[in-house]
Formats: sequence, C-alpha cells, structure tokens
Amino acid sequence: MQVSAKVDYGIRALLVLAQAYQAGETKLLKSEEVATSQEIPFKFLEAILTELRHAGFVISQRGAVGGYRLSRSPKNIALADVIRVLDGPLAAVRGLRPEVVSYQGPAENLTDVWLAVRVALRQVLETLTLADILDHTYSAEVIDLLKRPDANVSRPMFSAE
Amino acid sequence: MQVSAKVDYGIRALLVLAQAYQAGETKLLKSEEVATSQEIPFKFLEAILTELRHAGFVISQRGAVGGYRLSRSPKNIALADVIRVLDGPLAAVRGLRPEVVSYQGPAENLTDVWLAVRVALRQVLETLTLADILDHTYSAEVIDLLKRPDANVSRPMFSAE
DNA sequence: ACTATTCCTAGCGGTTTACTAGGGATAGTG
DNA sequence: CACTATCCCTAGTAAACCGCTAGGAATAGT
Repeated sequence: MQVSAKVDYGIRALLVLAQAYQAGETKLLKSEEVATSQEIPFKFLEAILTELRHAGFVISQRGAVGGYRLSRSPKNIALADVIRVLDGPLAAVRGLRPEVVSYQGPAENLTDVWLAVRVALRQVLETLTLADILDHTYSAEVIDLLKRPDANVSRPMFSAE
Repeated sequence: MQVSAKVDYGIRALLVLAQAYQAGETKLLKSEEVATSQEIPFKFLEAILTELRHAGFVISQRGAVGGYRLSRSPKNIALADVIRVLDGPLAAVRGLRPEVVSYQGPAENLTDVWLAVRVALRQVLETLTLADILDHTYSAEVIDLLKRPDANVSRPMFSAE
C-alpha cells in the first residue's frame, strides 16, 4: 500500500481542522494557515480541500474572513472514507475490485488473498476516526497490532546475490 | 493498496511453478507455457521471471529444453517476500517507510496509523505461502478475516451531494 | 550446424503524480 | 462603493511510473 502525498496531506489537513473543532473554535481556518503549519504546498492543498469539500467532509466560506472547518464531529470521520475519496478503493488488483478478478488453475484461490488484504486494511482504517488519532484512543484491534514487537521495524527488501 | 499487474502476474506465475513442484515434476516449465496458461503477456512475464530469478525464487535453464522451476518448496515462499521484490515495501508514505516520516502538531499520532496498516498487511501476507494458496490451508487469522460477512462486499466510494 | 529457449538492453506510449499559474467569484471592511 | 482577502475554477506541466514490446545475443540440447 502506497500512501500518496495527496492522502497524507489531506488527512493532516483534516486533523488540523479536527483539532480546532474539538477546541470549540468558531472561527474558520485559512488554507494558508493549514498549509504552513503542516508544510504542505499551498496550491496543492487548495485542490485537496476542494475535493474534501465536494465529499462533504469540510465546509468552506469565501471572502475576507473565509476559511474551512469540519462539517461534522471528527468522531464521525473514518480514515477509510477519506482515503477512498482522495485515492479510490482501499484495495484493487490491476485496477479492479478484488471480487471482480477471476483466476484460473493454480491461481484460483488468489482471490481469497486479496479479499483478506482488503478486510485487514478495513479493520484498521474503517474503525479509526480523526478524533481517535487526535486523542490517541485506538480500538483494541489497533492496539494489538501496534503492540507487536516488530511493528516499528522495517523488513529488508531482500535481493539475493 | 494497489496490487500492480506485475505483482499479480508474478504471483500467478509462481503458483504455476509451485503446482509443478508439488506434483514432483522434474521437467522445467517454459515461460511461454506459463504465459498462455495464465494469459499473461509473454514478454512482460519474461521480465518478471528475470526479477524473480535475481531474487532467488526461481531457477532457470537456457537452451532447447530450458525453462523455470521453483528454487525451494512453495511452503517457504511467503507472499510478502514476493511483493517486496516486485513492488517494494508493503507500506510506504510518500515513498518513505512509515517509521521515517515525522509529523507535527495534531498529526503527530499519524505514524501509528501507518504502522498499524503495515502490521495488518504483514499479518496476512507474511504468513501466507504459495503452498497455502494452492492447498487452501490458510492460517487461523486469515480464516477469521475471510469469515467476516462483508469480506466480499465492496464499499461505495461515497461522493456526497 | 540447427533449433529452442533464456537473457539482456533498450525503448515507448499512455497515465498518474505532485504540483503551479492565473484569474474569477464572493464576502466582509473602511 | 471601492478595496482586499479569501476561496474557487480551469488549465497546464515536468517528471516519474506502468504496462508492455522489440530485437537480438548467449546457451544448451540434438
């Protein structure tokens, strides 16, 4: 799974807005504020915020005191939804949904693998909300995953010879 | 997670070779046989098999009766290793390993999310071997994932308004 | 010698990614 | 009512990547 810059920036921007939301701030945040505080290219962020607005995650206002705010509580925005909007389906095989691709002969069971991958991703991304990330309140499942001793160890890419 | 054509083809090719291996066949399989039986573009498959050979998964022989075979038992080839060789790390954020990227302010905990995603992927792909897929002998964890009622249901991409 | 295969280098058209430029629409402020 | 600050929209773009192909050299059996 390659997390694109777009998704990374988008989620970070939403987290900034989520923090303001939780703090009860009424005033809107300008895209420039978000961009500089998170070191996101300004014009790129503008485009991303537009997509997030089209998807209904944020509400904007134009004009001199304009800006952005979350459309609803960060508790009700799951990461999976954000990623799907910005990047498409969580799991795809050659551009197709896992359950659509069909395999012949010894590859027949391969569909199961991609289905399992998708479920595994969902277990993490569907349960986690913006509020969870801010407040460090992860589900038991996610905590279990992070408890694994090798969670923060990268595996070699292993090119023999 | 986008499964690329390269990974899809590569794994299917390995499954074909794995089946021959398990059947105890001594003769080598030609890349053309594999390509046609799995409907993989021939020249593309050749390139992929070369990578798999460099990584030590397959052994080749040239000449009139040449071909390919697995270098070791399909029980000892995990999907995760194949994917890393053909496509790079299982999880990356803007091209970087999850534990390398650093976040500021409200995004601080985002690292945890990507780590959890990576562990979740590993749980599936690190345990599954080529033999498991052929024989339909999945680990308990994977079986649990596939048991979920919505495993084979795709989620809407949800554009509001 | 002949033939069938792998192996190697090179390339290529289309798509995507990560941005940028420029200006129009809108909403407050003096 | 001008002025200014913001969002909004269309366009474009350089570079990388993806999926795949061509052509021939090296090798091994017959």
